[in-house]
Amino acid sequence: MYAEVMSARDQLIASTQDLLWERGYVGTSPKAIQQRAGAGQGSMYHHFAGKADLALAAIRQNAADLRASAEAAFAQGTTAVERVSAYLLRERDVLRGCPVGRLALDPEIVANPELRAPLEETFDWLRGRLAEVLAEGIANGELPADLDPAATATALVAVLQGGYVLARSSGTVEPFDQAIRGALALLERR
Amino acid sequence: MYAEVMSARDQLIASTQDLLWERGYVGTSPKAIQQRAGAGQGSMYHHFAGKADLALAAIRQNAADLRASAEAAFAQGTTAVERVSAYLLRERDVLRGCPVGRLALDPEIVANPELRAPLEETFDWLRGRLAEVLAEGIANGELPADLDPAATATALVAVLQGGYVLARSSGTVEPFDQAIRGALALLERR
DNA sequence: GTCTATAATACGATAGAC
DNA sequence: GTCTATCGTATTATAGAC
Repeated sequence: MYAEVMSARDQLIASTQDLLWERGYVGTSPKAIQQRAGAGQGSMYHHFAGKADLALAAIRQNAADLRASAEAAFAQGTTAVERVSAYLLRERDVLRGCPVGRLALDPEIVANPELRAPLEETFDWLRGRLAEVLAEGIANGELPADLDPAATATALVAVLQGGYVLARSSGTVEPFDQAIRGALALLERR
Repeated sequence: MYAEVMSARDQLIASTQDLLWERGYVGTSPKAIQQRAGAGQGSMYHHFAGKADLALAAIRQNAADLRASAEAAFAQGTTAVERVSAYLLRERDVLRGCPVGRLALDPEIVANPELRAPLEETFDWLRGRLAEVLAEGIANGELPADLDPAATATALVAVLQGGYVLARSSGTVEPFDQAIRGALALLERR
């Protein structure tokens, strides 16, 4: 993906992805998007119907990117705990937060079913994928039989999303790391 | 606290608390605050230096309110697990999210040390308070000796904050409840 | 496809009357 | 203390030329 060969349309989507991540939907203006993309208003309104339409394309791309990188992490390790750990401990720009989860706090995203749908689908997929890995661990005796895969998976995803909140509140990565460590310790010793 | 006897100043703070919770700092305009408070611009700029000054008063009040209601929950129950559960399971307006954690995703809050400070203090206090309760449980043999109280406490606070994110993404309370259930199951069976 | 011009409204704040 | 008037800028588009 070379910036020089990206079409104006793709540049606009990429810039919107960045700005939604950084400032959310409410805090992102079409003007800021255009400036970052190096495109004018005419270009933007030619390719997209407006702010919401462009945001939809960017959110879908953010969701697809997250899914791809999560899938890559799950492929690492052999045991269930190793694969879960690989996902939880993978490199992240913690203080930047999650590009998808971040949008769940935005009132105009949540109020718009079309804009919210990619968030719901992404987290449903992630929780399901993690639950599968945990279920494998239960099936082969690595994890206890009374562990609820779905509830545990949801708790682990929540630890991640909440870890971002605590890290940004404190201005450091420390609470994020501690939350992950605490959650993994609870899981591993069961 | 009767609305009829609240001063214009207190009305402005209360309205700002609501709007920050709902729309964040970036998404909240002085005009909206004034309208909700039933106060004019003159009144607002008489009592506060500007948007940031008013937001600081509202954020501090949000933090104080959260702390008070958390302390009330911790007072319930006798065993450590009961007290932790009482806090995690207390009634919440889940789809509204956390009035304090919500602000951690706002770029202008995080960029302003004065506005971020109440967030950091609130979560430091909450993690410490939870860690104390867990440490008591370890001391009296209710919880295993190898449990790290601080890391576990941070993980539990993260589950809450992340639960809000998942609930708002899905449009239902279900993922929040499931995350809490999953986390408590991991803690109780250790 | 992209440009510039224009529009109606909102933002965040200040000024000065009352 | 609160009011209205005003300010300069930003927002989210639309219109029409190129």
